[in-house]
Amino acid sequence: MPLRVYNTLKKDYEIFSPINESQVGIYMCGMTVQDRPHLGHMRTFLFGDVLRRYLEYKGFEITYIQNFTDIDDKIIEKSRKEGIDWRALGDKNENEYLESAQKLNIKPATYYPRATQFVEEIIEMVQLLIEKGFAYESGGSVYFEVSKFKGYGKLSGKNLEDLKESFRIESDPGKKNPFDFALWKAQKEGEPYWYSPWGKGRPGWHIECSVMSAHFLGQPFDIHMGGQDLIFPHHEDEIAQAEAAHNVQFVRYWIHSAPMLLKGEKMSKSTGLYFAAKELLEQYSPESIRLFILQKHYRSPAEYMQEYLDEAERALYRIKNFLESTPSIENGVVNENYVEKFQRFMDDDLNTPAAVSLIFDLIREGNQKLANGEIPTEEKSTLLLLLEVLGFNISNLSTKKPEVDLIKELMEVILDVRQLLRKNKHFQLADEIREKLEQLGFKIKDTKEGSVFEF
RNA sequence: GGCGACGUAGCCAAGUGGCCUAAGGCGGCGGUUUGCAAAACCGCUAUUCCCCGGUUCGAGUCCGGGCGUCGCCUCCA
Repeated sequence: MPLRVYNTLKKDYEIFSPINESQVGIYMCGMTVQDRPHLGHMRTFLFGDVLRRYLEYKGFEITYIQNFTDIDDKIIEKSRKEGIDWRALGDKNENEYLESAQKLNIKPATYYPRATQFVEEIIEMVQLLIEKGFAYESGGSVYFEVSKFKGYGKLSGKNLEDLKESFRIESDPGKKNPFDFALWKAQKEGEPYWYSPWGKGRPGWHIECSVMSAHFLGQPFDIHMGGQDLIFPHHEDEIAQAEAAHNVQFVRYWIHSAPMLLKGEKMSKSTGLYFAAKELLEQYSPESIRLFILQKHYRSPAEYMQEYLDEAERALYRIKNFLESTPSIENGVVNENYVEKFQRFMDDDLNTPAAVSLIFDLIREGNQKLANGEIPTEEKSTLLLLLEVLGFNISNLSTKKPEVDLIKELMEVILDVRQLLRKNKHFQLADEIREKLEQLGFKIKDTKEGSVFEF
């Protein structure tokens, strides 16, 4: 069965068919590392992870590129304000992203290119655009001349006339047209810089993605993903420069995920309205966050409230409970009926909420079998397959604590009881417990502060 | 102002012309289990899909209008 996805470029569903038969290139527009990753980012990247896993499940080999844009106005501004080096700021946020992604069981990208590693190639591309007449230099900066690229607006559905009317921001005096965008920015006093044919400066936003995606995946490549908020201007501009420079289509399928909302507003770094991924992961299990996100379709804006994660946590508990109440199995036979439904839902523009509903259907059927004294091996092995493809970390889906923790907690209980016995002068029983524990290898010491043990 | 998305049970949320007398989760209610509880499990929980018209043999699903919410229009995942 073919996968059908919504392609922003066509504003319609399309059957996905990659350039190469068995190999798919995906470019996920990653973070500009000016700030900490929040739940909204995680929604986008977690969805990318599910698309990737599903394509892998369907037998494709995936090259997955996710960039870090590590030089830009905001990074410079913010590092100044915080009084730290711009590279240190970027590294910090990048690491925080990587740690959160790992906890969320998001598969690592094949490569994580950074803008600053591609300055040479960026300069080459800017030169090419000048040579081809699509870009011009002005005061040490280089701008892409939007009116020269006739397809401008094809992704976002905007046209230059409409844009002119809606123009709200004061234009840079060096630009011919207010919508011309910087390919290269001249250095201002005290800013980081690289040498270029136009003097000291740094890459503009947008150009790094065109360069790095083509570097790893070629042009055209299959899938470019990111948040809907990147459609304009970021992705529109990527298309313009890439297609102007190389004269071939840039990307075949553009897949955009909807924003995470908080109190009815988009969760955003700039408004300060966001929940950092790191803190959320300290409060909630990664699987409950994944479940919460997958229970909504990726193209619908999703409101965030703490109680939604509480709900997901409770729902997750049902999954854990079922997995634990059934014997472990290996290579069990799966229920083809369920697998077929699962594929049908996922093939329909990644309908993860429908796919997740199958998880609970399986659990209900499995529990019914358990109640009748049967062992639901088929339900369990099917469930494990679905959980795997949806990216749940199966080994985390256990309510069982690590044994070390468990032993400590058990000992605490035993020692508390024993303390009570000693207090009430039941020394014989207390001593007996101590001896029995010693036989098991636990050495008990009764100190003034209470009892401690060694193992 | 321009472009776009959406409005389904108490809440979250699938469903895009007939298997919908509308999935799934949370909550609520009833039951099984239990010394009692908790937990767990099972069952029930929208005659109806924002409102008003229209198309059609047939509409939550298509079209027009209205009301409301949200996103984008060079900070953005």
